[in-house]
Amino acid sequence: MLDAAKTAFYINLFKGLDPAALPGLISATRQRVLEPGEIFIREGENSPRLAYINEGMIRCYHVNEKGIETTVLLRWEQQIIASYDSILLQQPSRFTYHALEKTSILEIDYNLIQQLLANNPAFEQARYQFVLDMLAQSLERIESFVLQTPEERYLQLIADKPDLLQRVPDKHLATLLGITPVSLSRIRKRIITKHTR
Amino acid sequence: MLDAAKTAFYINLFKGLDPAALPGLISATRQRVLEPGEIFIREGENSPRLAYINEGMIRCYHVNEKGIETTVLLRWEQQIIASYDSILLQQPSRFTYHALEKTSILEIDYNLIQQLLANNPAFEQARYQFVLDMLAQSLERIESFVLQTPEERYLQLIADKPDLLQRVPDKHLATLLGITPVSLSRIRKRIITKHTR
DNA sequence: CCCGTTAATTATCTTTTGTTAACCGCCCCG
DNA sequence: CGGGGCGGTTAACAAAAGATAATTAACGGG
Repeated sequence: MLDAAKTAFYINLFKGLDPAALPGLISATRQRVLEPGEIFIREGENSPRLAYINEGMIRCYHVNEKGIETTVLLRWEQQIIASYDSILLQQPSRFTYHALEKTSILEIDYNLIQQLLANNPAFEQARYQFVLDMLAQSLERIESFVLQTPEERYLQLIADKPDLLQRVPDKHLATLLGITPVSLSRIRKRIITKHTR
Repeated sequence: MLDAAKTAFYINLFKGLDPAALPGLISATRQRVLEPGEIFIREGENSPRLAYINEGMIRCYHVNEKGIETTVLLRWEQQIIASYDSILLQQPSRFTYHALEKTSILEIDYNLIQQLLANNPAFEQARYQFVLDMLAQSLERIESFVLQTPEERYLQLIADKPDLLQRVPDKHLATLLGITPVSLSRIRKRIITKHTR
């Protein structure tokens, strides 16, 4: 049952994957459930772990010298989460990643997956495509900061993923958008009065 | 002389490249010089061209319905430039890319390079690494929008690439930072008075 | 050498956001 | 059932940014 989920995951992720690689991957993949608030990667850790989110949501946030928390990234079901400090920059994470809800993940060591799938064409392809997708998403977010107002960014965010409103406190959405919770509250008010007028 | 430059470029870019692939690549690569203001990719084009900038600078900008120009990206010597709409999203470019200075580039069709280098392990590796770098850069820029004030972003930008001040009009830097030229002018003034006080 | 163009600064006013703190509602836990 | 804590809203004020326009500075071409 559990291994079936992992098998489906890998088959799906790497179409054309050499079946011989499967057992190694599966035994290296841990299924875990994070309780709300439980930490996936802590600031300062150098943890090249990669996780596929089956269900739930993980928030990546930064704490500055004054103790102010800023949400940098939100990831949810069917997405992959990892510390980009560790994996891209080989440095300790400047952020903490924790579950906002009860979150079920498939977890694997990034270096291990690289080893196991070295020279596997299906993997090369999938890995490349995956990073391309991440890049496209990132560029889109950069665009939103350059081209849109905070209000527009907010409307776009809830249009793209409406259940964020139910699942994530507004204060996290605010800092994700680059504004303060107070400001987001005012924006919400402005939107309502615009709509009902 | 010209082919030597191209050879050096490819050898450098794809360490371990199969030499047999070189002639095809070289003949597919065009060396071009863009005059200041000359357009590399025009809004609406679906042009999967990729260029390596030998010398000079290319600006990617967006024009909204009111005719307001916003700089989305600046790329300079030793960097690669392409329309991400065309290459990542297979759609016509929403942006125009043009040279700010006399700019010398090596230009090649993205699909062609993919064909020529299919199944070339050195290429897979280089391509992956390249996209990873782009992703790291993008994430860093997102961070700057979420974690920094416009003033901090400006100081960071000129610290990272000081000659932008001489090479790029402030108004382009302003919109790149997500603010208006007037606002950047005020920020510059604030910085000076802080410093001389 | 002056004119025209463009960029940058400055001024004025409006709007938005940040900051801080008060307040309210809600939920949980003792 | 009564605090406490937390999230969201609101208020009040300060700071910053946007919009618009006028002014100044820089520069190249006739």
